Amino acid sequence: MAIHKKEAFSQKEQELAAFAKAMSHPARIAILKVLAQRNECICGEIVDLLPLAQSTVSQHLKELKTAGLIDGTIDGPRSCYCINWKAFEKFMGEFSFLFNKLKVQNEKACC
Amino acid sequence: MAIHKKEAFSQKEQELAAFAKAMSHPARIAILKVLAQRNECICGEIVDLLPLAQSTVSQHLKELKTAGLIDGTIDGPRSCYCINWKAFEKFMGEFSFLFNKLKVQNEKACC
DNA sequence: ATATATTATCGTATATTTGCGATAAAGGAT
DNA sequence: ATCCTTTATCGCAAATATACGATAATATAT
Repeated sequence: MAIHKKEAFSQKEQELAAFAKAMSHPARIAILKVLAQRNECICGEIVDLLPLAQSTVSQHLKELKTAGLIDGTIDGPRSCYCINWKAFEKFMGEFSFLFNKLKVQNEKACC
Repeated sequence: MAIHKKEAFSQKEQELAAFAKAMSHPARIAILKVLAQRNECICGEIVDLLPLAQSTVSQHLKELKTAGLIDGTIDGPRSCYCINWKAFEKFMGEFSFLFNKLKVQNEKACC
Protein backbone atom coordinates (compact mmCIF):
# COMPACT_ATOMS: atom_id res chain seq x y z
CA MET A 1 0.00 0.00 0.00
CA ALA A 2 1.74 3.10 -1.28
CA ILE A 3 1.03 5.57 1.45
CA HIS A 4 1.70 9.28 1.38
CA LYS A 5 1.54 10.47 -2.19
CA LYS A 6 2.71 13.94 -1.41
CA GLU A 7 5.10 13.75 -4.34
CA ALA A 8 2.12 13.65 -6.65
CA PHE A 9 1.34 17.29 -5.91
CA SER A 10 2.98 20.46 -7.11
CA GLN A 11 5.99 22.01 -5.48
CA LYS A 12 4.02 25.01 -4.28
CA GLU A 13 1.24 22.88 -2.87
CA GLN A 14 3.78 20.88 -0.92
CA GLU A 15 5.47 24.02 0.35
CA LEU A 16 2.27 25.58 1.56
CA ALA A 17 1.25 22.33 3.20
CA ALA A 18 4.61 22.05 4.94
CA PHE A 19 4.29 25.59 6.24
CA ALA A 20 0.81 24.90 7.55
CA LYS A 21 1.96 21.67 9.05
CA ALA A 22 4.67 23.42 11.01
CA MET A 23 1.96 25.47 12.67
CA SER A 24 -0.52 22.66 13.10
CA HIS A 25 0.15 22.03 16.77
CA PRO A 26 -0.87 24.33 19.63
CA ALA A 27 2.53 23.92 21.26
CA ARG A 28 4.23 25.29 18.18
CA ILE A 29 1.76 28.15 17.93
CA ALA A 30 2.55 28.91 21.56
CA ILE A 31 6.27 28.82 20.89
CA LEU A 32 5.92 31.19 17.95
CA LYS A 33 3.86 33.51 20.11
CA VAL A 34 6.53 33.58 22.81
CA LEU A 35 9.25 34.21 20.27
CA ALA A 36 7.21 36.96 18.64
CA GLN A 37 6.62 38.73 21.92
CA ARG A 38 10.26 39.06 22.89
CA ASN A 39 12.77 41.31 21.31
CA GLU A 40 15.64 39.24 22.47
CA CYS A 41 15.95 35.60 21.62
CA ILE A 42 14.64 32.93 23.94
CA CYS A 43 16.09 29.56 24.80
CA GLY A 44 15.00 27.36 27.67
CA GLU A 45 12.55 29.90 28.97
CA ILE A 46 10.16 28.38 26.51
CA VAL A 47 10.32 25.12 28.40
CA ASP A 48 9.21 26.88 31.58
CA LEU A 49 6.31 28.50 29.78
CA LEU A 50 4.98 25.37 28.14
CA PRO A 51 3.29 22.39 29.82
CA LEU A 52 5.66 19.97 28.14
CA ALA A 53 8.89 18.18 28.94
CA GLN A 54 12.17 19.70 27.82
CA SER A 55 12.78 17.02 25.24
CA THR A 56 9.37 17.56 23.72
CA VAL A 57 9.85 21.31 23.45
CA SER A 58 13.23 20.74 21.86
CA GLN A 59 11.58 18.53 19.30
CA HIS A 60 8.98 21.15 18.45
CA LEU A 61 11.71 23.75 18.12
CA LYS A 62 13.53 21.49 15.74
CA GLU A 63 10.45 21.10 13.58
CA LEU A 64 9.90 24.83 13.44
CA LYS A 65 13.52 25.32 12.50
CA THR A 66 13.44 22.63 9.82
CA ALA A 67 10.38 24.28 8.34
CA GLY A 68 12.29 27.55 8.27
CA LEU A 69 9.90 29.42 10.52
CA ILE A 70 12.51 30.14 13.17
CA ASP A 71 16.25 30.66 13.28
CA GLY A 72 18.49 29.29 16.00
CA THR A 73 22.01 30.02 17.06
CA ILE A 74 24.09 28.34 19.72
CA ASP A 75 25.17 30.73 22.43
CA GLY A 76 27.48 28.91 24.75
CA PRO A 77 25.69 26.09 26.50
CA ARG A 78 22.32 27.53 25.54
CA SER A 79 20.39 27.96 22.30
CA CYS A 80 18.84 31.13 21.09
CA TYR A 81 15.81 31.11 18.83
CA CYS A 82 13.85 33.76 17.04
CA ILE A 83 11.24 34.05 14.36
CA ASN A 84 12.26 34.12 10.73
CA TRP A 85 10.06 36.99 9.66
CA LYS A 86 11.02 36.71 6.03
CA ALA A 87 9.77 33.15 5.78
CA PHE A 88 6.61 34.19 7.54
CA GLU A 89 5.93 37.01 5.17
CA LYS A 90 6.60 34.79 2.22
CA PHE A 91 4.12 32.13 3.23
CA MET A 92 1.45 34.46 4.51
CA GLY A 93 1.74 36.31 1.24
CA GLU A 94 1.34 33.14 -0.75
CA PHE A 95 -1.73 32.16 1.15
CA SER A 96 -3.24 35.58 0.75
CA PHE A 97 -2.44 35.52 -2.93
CA LEU A 98 -3.88 32.09 -3.40
CA PHE A 99 -7.13 32.78 -1.67
CA ASN A 100 -7.72 36.48 -1.42
CA LYS A 101 -7.10 37.13 -5.08
CA LEU A 102 -9.62 34.52 -6.05
CA LYS A 103 -12.05 35.65 -3.45
CA VAL A 104 -12.97 38.81 -5.35
CA GLN A 105 -14.64 37.01 -8.20
CA ASN A 106 -16.24 34.45 -5.93
CA GLU A 107 -17.74 36.76 -3.36
CA LYS A 108 -21.17 35.33 -4.07
CA ALA A 109 -20.86 32.14 -2.08
CA CYS A 110 -22.68 29.30 -3.73
CA CYS A 111 -23.38 26.76 -1.01
CA MET B 1 1.50 7.75 28.97
CA ALA B 2 -0.72 10.78 28.55
CA ILE B 3 -0.21 11.64 24.91
CA HIS B 4 -1.52 14.70 23.12
CA LYS B 5 -1.82 17.49 25.59
CA LYS B 6 -3.61 19.85 23.28
CA GLU B 7 -6.06 20.63 26.04
CA ALA B 8 -3.25 22.22 27.98
CA PHE B 9 -3.12 25.13 25.54
CA SER B 10 -5.39 28.11 25.11
CA GLN B 11 -8.55 28.07 23.06
CA LYS B 12 -7.11 30.40 20.46
CA GLU B 13 -3.92 28.43 20.17
CA GLN B 14 -5.92 25.31 19.56
CA GLU B 15 -8.10 27.04 17.00
CA LEU B 16 -5.20 28.38 15.02
CA ALA B 17 -3.48 25.00 15.14
CA ALA B 18 -6.63 23.28 13.92
CA PHE B 19 -6.93 25.73 11.06
CA ALA B 20 -3.32 25.15 10.06
CA LYS B 21 -3.75 21.43 10.40
CA ALA B 22 -6.66 21.45 7.98
CA MET B 23 -4.30 22.92 5.40
CA SER B 24 -1.32 20.78 6.29
CA HIS B 25 -1.67 18.33 3.43
CA PRO B 26 -0.98 19.07 -0.25
CA ALA B 27 -4.16 17.28 -1.30
CA ARG B 28 -6.24 19.63 0.83
CA ILE B 29 -4.36 22.65 -0.50
CA ALA B 30 -5.13 21.39 -3.99
CA ILE B 31 -8.80 20.94 -3.15
CA LEU B 32 -9.03 24.46 -1.78
CA LYS B 33 -7.37 25.76 -4.92
CA VAL B 34 -9.87 24.02 -7.15
CA LEU B 35 -12.78 25.27 -5.10
CA ALA B 36 -11.39 28.79 -5.13
CA GLN B 37 -11.00 28.82 -8.89
CA ARG B 38 -14.61 27.96 -9.68
CA ASN B 39 -17.57 30.17 -9.29
CA GLU B 40 -19.90 27.27 -9.12
CA CYS B 41 -19.55 24.53 -6.57
CA ILE B 42 -17.65 21.39 -7.34
CA CYS B 43 -18.37 17.83 -6.37
CA GLY B 44 -16.77 14.74 -7.84
CA GLU B 45 -14.82 16.72 -10.39
CA ILE B 46 -12.29 17.07 -7.63
CA VAL B 47 -11.75 13.36 -7.66
CA ASP B 48 -10.87 13.50 -11.36
CA LEU B 49 -8.40 16.30 -10.76
CA LEU B 50 -6.55 14.69 -7.87
CA PRO B 51 -4.26 11.68 -7.99
CA LEU B 52 -6.18 9.99 -5.19
CA ALA B 53 -8.95 7.46 -4.82
CA GLN B 54 -12.52 8.68 -4.39
CA SER B 55 -12.72 7.53 -0.82
CA THR B 56 -9.54 9.38 0.05
CA VAL B 57 -10.75 12.61 -1.51
CA SER B 58 -14.02 12.26 0.34
CA GLN B 59 -12.09 11.90 3.56
CA HIS B 60 -10.08 15.06 2.88
CA LEU B 61 -13.27 16.95 2.05
CA LYS B 62 -14.73 15.84 5.32
CA GLU B 63 -11.73 17.15 7.22
CA LEU B 64 -11.93 20.50 5.48
CA LYS B 65 -15.61 20.69 6.28
CA THR B 66 -15.14 19.71 9.90
CA ALA B 67 -12.51 22.43 10.20
CA GLY B 68 -15.02 24.89 8.79
CA LEU B 69 -12.93 25.84 5.76
CA ILE B 70 -15.52 24.68 3.26
CA ASP B 71 -19.27 24.36 3.11
CA GLY B 72 -21.09 21.48 1.53
CA THR B 73 -24.64 20.91 0.44
CA ILE B 74 -26.21 17.78 -0.91
CA ASP B 75 -27.62 18.24 -4.41
CA GLY B 76 -29.40 15.09 -5.37
CA PRO B 77 -27.00 12.20 -5.51
CA ARG B 78 -24.04 14.54 -5.65
CA SER B 79 -22.39 16.86 -3.18
CA CYS B 80 -21.55 20.46 -3.78
CA TYR B 81 -18.68 22.10 -1.96
CA CYS B 82 -17.36 25.60 -1.82
CA ILE B 83 -14.97 27.64 0.22
CA ASN B 84 -16.15 29.29 3.40
CA TRP B 85 -14.60 32.68 2.79
CA LYS B 86 -15.64 34.03 6.15
CA ALA B 87 -13.74 31.37 8.03
CA PHE B 88 -10.77 31.97 5.83
CA GLU B 89 -10.74 35.68 6.46
CA LYS B 90 -11.13 35.09 10.15
CA PHE B 91 -8.16 32.80 10.46
CA MET B 92 -5.91 34.63 8.06
CA GLY B 93 -6.70 37.76 10.00
CA GLU B 94 -5.82 36.13 13.28
CA PHE B 95 -2.51 34.93 11.95
CA SER B 96 -1.71 38.31 10.54
CA PHE B 97 -2.67 39.92 13.80
CA LEU B 98 -0.64 37.50 15.84
CA PHE B 99 2.51 37.87 13.82
CA ASN B 100 2.37 41.01 11.75
CA LYS B 101 1.47 43.21 14.66
CA LEU B 102 4.37 41.96 16.67
CA LYS B 103 6.68 42.10 13.73
CA VAL B 104 6.87 45.88 13.80
CA GLN B 105 8.68 46.06 17.10
CA ASN B 106 10.85 43.08 16.31
CA GLU B 107 12.06 44.07 12.87
CA LYS B 108 15.61 43.85 14.07
CA ALA B 109 16.06 40.10 13.90
CA CYS B 110 18.29 38.88 16.68
CA CYS B 111 19.63 35.52 15.55
C1' DA C 1 -39.23 -1.93 -9.08
C1' DT C 2 -34.66 -2.09 -10.86
C1' DA C 3 -30.63 -0.30 -12.44
C1' DT C 4 -27.16 3.55 -12.54
C1' DA C 5 -24.43 7.15 -10.84
C1' DT C 6 -22.44 9.66 -7.09
C1' DT C 7 -20.75 10.13 -2.57
C1' DA C 8 -20.03 8.69 2.36
C1' DT C 9 -18.51 5.39 5.52
C1' DC C 10 -16.20 1.16 7.27
C1' DG C 11 -12.36 -1.76 7.83
C1' DT C 12 -7.63 -2.25 7.55
C1' DA C 13 -2.58 -1.65 6.71
C1' DT C 14 1.11 1.37 7.14
C1' DA C 15 3.40 5.79 8.12
C1' DT C 16 3.89 9.67 10.95
C1' DT C 17 3.37 12.40 15.10
C1' DT C 18 3.47 13.17 19.94
C1' DG C 19 5.38 12.65 24.28
C1' DC C 20 8.50 11.26 27.83
C1' DG C 21 12.57 9.53 30.25
C1' DA C 22 17.29 8.57 29.76
C1' DT C 23 21.43 9.78 27.98
C1' DA C 24 24.84 12.33 25.41
C1' DA C 25 27.13 16.61 24.21
C1' DA C 26 29.02 21.15 25.12
C1' DG C 27 30.29 24.94 27.66
C1' DG C 28 30.76 27.53 32.12
C1' DA C 29 31.92 27.64 37.02
C1' DT C 30 34.48 26.20 41.12
C1' DA D 1 39.80 18.16 36.47
C1' DT D 2 35.21 17.91 38.31
C1' DC D 3 30.68 19.49 38.76
C1' DC D 4 26.64 21.92 37.01
C1' DT D 5 23.59 23.82 33.66
C1' DT D 6 21.55 23.70 29.31
C1' DT D 7 20.08 21.58 25.16
C1' DA D 8 19.95 17.87 21.60
C1' DT D 9 19.27 13.20 20.50
C1' DC D 10 17.89 8.28 21.12
C1' DG D 11 14.62 4.75 22.12
C1' DC D 12 10.25 3.56 22.90
C1' DA D 13 4.95 3.53 23.56
C1' DA D 14 0.73 5.23 22.14
C1' DA D 15 -2.19 8.13 19.26
C1' DT D 16 -3.24 10.05 14.51
C1' DA D 17 -3.12 10.43 9.81
C1' DT D 18 -3.04 8.61 5.12
C1' DA D 19 -4.61 5.68 1.67
C1' DC D 20 -7.26 2.21 -0.52
C1' DG D 21 -10.89 -1.25 -1.59
C1' DA D 22 -15.32 -2.70 -0.41
C1' DT D 23 -19.67 -1.57 0.82
C1' DA D 24 -23.61 1.24 2.15
C1' DA D 25 -26.55 5.11 1.27
C1' DT D 26 -29.00 8.34 -1.67
C1' DA D 27 -31.27 10.09 -5.53
C1' DT D 28 -32.12 9.95 -10.50
C1' DA D 29 -33.34 7.44 -14.64
C1' DT D 30 -35.45 3.61 -17.17
